[in-house]
Amino acid sequence: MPELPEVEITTRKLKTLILGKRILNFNRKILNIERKGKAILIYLSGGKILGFHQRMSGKLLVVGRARLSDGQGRDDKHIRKRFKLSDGRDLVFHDVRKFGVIWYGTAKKVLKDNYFKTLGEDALTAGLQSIKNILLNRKGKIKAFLLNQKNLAGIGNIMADEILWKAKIHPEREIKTLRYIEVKRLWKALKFILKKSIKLGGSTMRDWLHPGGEKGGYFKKRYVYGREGQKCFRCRAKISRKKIAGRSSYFCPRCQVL
DNA sequence: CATTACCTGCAA
DNA sequence: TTGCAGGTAATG
Repeated sequence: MPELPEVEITTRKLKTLILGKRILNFNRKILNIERKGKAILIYLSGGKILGFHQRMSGKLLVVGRARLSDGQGRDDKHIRKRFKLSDGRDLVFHDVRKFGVIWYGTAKKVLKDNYFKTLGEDALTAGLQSIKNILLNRKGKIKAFLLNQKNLAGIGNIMADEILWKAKIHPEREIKTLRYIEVKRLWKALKFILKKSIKLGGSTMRDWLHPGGEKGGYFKKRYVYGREGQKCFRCRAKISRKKIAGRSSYFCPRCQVL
């Protein structure tokens, strides 16, 4: 589920909660935590990395020992892994759909996973010039481009639709037909939407929570995703929904130019 | 390129 | 019962 803003929030919150603590399972100290695309890397003493990708339904929670158990000492059935921390709390990976990924090993080994090796430039920090370069000579639809982590890292289905609505570009627009002014709008929209979502604590559509259990506030403020049949906030036309690049896509058929 | 598979829960 | 869900890798 989580996209760049949710993974960024998770990383920031984890830093305040567990940085400097030890993970008793490995008897290693937590030295640093960072986001790479939609993955979270926890750097441990001894050159090891504990990494997570939450995929569709995963969340990382910092809880007391007893929380998320059923009272008989058994874990909630959706807890994939529980790491004991030196402060008496647990770092828990909760993942209903089981698509999530956990890595553990030397930094060298973990980072040579294909996900990291092929990851594109981070969407949050990419400049206009690099977005122009990455788009250059690419073919296909813009939405598929945004969803492919090898182009820009971090954008997912909700952010892609929100960004394209903000930039007034139709999700099925062919990349090669984009004009400079539109690429610039895309870049500005990308920064705006991602930053706005981070500021609001990310999107909680159903599963995802901050490590402390709080919900994200962006989903309630979204512009277009999941608003099929409702009025476009810019032009009042009815929002359409269509399967594009294999995903449900929401857009305004009037003000997003094809 | 587009479609399928992975897996579980929930709403229509 | 069907369809759908913040993702990605594996297939045609």
